Amino acid sequence: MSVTIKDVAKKAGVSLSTVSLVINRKSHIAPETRKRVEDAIAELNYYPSRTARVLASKKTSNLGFILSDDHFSRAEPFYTKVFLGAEFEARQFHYYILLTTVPKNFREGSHIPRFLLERNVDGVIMAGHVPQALVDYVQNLELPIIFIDYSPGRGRFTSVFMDNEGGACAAVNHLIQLGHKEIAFLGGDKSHPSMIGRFQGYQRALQEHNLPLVPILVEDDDPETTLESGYSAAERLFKRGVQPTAIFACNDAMATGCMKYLKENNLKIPEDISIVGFDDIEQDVLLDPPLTTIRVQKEEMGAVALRRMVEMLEKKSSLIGQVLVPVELVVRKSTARAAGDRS
Amino acid sequence: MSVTIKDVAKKAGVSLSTVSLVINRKSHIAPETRKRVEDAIAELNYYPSRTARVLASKKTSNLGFILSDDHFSRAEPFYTKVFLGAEFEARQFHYYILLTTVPKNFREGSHIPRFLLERNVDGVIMAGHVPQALVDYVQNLELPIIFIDYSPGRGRFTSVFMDNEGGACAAVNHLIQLGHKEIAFLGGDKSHPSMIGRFQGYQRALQEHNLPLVPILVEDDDPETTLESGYSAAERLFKRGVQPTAIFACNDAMATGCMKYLKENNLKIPEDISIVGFDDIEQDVLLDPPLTTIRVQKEEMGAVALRRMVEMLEKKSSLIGQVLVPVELVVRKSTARAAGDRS
DNA sequence: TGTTATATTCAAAGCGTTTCGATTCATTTT
DNA sequence: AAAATGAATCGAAACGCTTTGAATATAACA
Repeated sequence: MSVTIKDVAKKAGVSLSTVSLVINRKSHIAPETRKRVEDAIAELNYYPSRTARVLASKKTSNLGFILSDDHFSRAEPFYTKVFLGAEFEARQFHYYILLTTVPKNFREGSHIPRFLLERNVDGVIMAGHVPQALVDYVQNLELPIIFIDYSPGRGRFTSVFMDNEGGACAAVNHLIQLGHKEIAFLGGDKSHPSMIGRFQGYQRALQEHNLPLVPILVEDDDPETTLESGYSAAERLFKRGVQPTAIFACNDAMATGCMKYLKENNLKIPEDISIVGFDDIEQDVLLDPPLTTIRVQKEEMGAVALRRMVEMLEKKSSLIGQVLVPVELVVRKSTARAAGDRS
Repeated sequence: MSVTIKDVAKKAGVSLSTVSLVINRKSHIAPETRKRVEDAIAELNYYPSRTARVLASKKTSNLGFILSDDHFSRAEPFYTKVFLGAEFEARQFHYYILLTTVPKNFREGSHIPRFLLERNVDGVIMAGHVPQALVDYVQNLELPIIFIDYSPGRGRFTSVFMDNEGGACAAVNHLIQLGHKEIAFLGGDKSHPSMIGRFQGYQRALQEHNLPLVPILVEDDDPETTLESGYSAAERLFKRGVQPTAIFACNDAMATGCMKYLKENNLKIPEDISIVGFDDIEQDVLLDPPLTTIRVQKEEMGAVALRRMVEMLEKKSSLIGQVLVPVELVVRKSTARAAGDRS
């Protein structure tokens, strides 16, 4: 078997508890004793067994990470990245992350993540839309919770969001600075908080530059925000006979669909029309031209959530509320100075 | 506190050990007793504490998953998918996966994954190229190991690979069936086992159809297999004055670069020339035309590795050797019947 | 009928830590 | 000088389970 605290104690000529006290830096230990113990530890190459520790201390140093399964199984790498961000950060703090998904039709009594049943986590991070029943269940367990990109209706929680409004505002500001004045908004899924935030950012940017919000330039009736809906939204927009010199699309998928429409209708990007998206998905650089967009730091969102969780756990400071992860404008080739602008 | 085995024992009017025996389906328990215990468990909503179990049974039911960090931090989602495949599969078997990365300059004495130090895993899965020193270290711990997409030089191990040769062969067969006879091979990084396998598949397909291997149609001198190297490889190929009607690129990145070159040189895909890649990366469908390719089931590779590991752990059957995860031809728009073929 | 095998249950000894209260001894304080 | 304080260490009791060997009861066998 591997070496235990007992061996260390024997070698150092002290009791078990003294070794434990040294390891955990508690109470007063004579410097000389501490040294003896530390030497013994080094010599024996001792490392405390996590399991025994957990059992005795009632802290697991594990964190649960829960996703609704439809967020995960689909090819969408957003939450995957968020998870990985949290996972990496967890290592800094000596936590492990246990990942699981729950079906979106979760009902109490079924499907309860095993790490909850086994009392194997100190807290839970939930990303994306998760079933309310699950939230309630975890709350009953009195485990701290952090949400990412979601916040349940009732209750006071800490949530980590990306700065949708700020990002949208930055995107539109970028266009304005390039001399654009007729800037269309291409959106969809108006019920989604992120989309709402992005539209607000669009509005704010216009407002800050005293540009009017022209309703006819806003096209956001589609319930989806996919490549296809981007194409058809662009179609509806231009069929109205408007002539924007720039478009802000509420995400890169829609931007891509929109670009397709523009090309098919012989509008040159960015010469005739500039376009900027939101998300910075990997395909963006492969587009022709590469898409200017707003980069969302997905990994950072996970990392931030993790740090908050550790804070709650260790410092017991449970400052509740939202935290916004900043986003960043990435300028590529799909935006250019407005035609006829001579500023 | 939550309910323990003690409570169950009391409620069922039996001893601790009896309850434990019922839970673990060991030895003979009178059906009537078993029922009483099971009822008590259900009534109290009891679930055994994992930690206590681990401590007592010396099985952690955790598995380590190790990646070299350069495989992970880069935007390449290959290993991410493999990991997720393993993670999902692990749940079926009631294992947890603990993920970690090691620096590629790993040396014993530093950076040892915590789950190894803490004796917190029953086995280790390693994906991609991992440092030999680490492999040695894990072996010393007498932990079972499974490799994914890698196999260390010395020692006998179980490794999970994708069927590179079979996939390449299928790709080229597809071209041959479309009537192509002059099929170029675009490769790179000849030291990589995967690339070697793919070239062998190319050869095999030609051979099986009695087509000659024309050296001048093989371009694989680049040490990389990137989009850029695909472009330059195509350039070198065509500068030789050859006229292939189809190209098999050893991965999608190179295929993409190659397509760029073809378009710039006014070769229509697939009318003038067909092209097929390997990997099925997500961008493929966005290409113009969408790329015919070989789909690698990354998640399945992780799942297979996991199942093998569980087998080793639970059935003690340690059949050693390679296992090939099959790949699959995905026909899209970049391949078409050869011009002038009338079969 | 006595013996042996088998089925069922249990008590107790771990597993490797943490933690709490107790003990000892050296200082201070009054 | 007695009492109180504080530092350093330790013993023992958890933590919640598994596992083993023994005990008891029952059935099968010769």
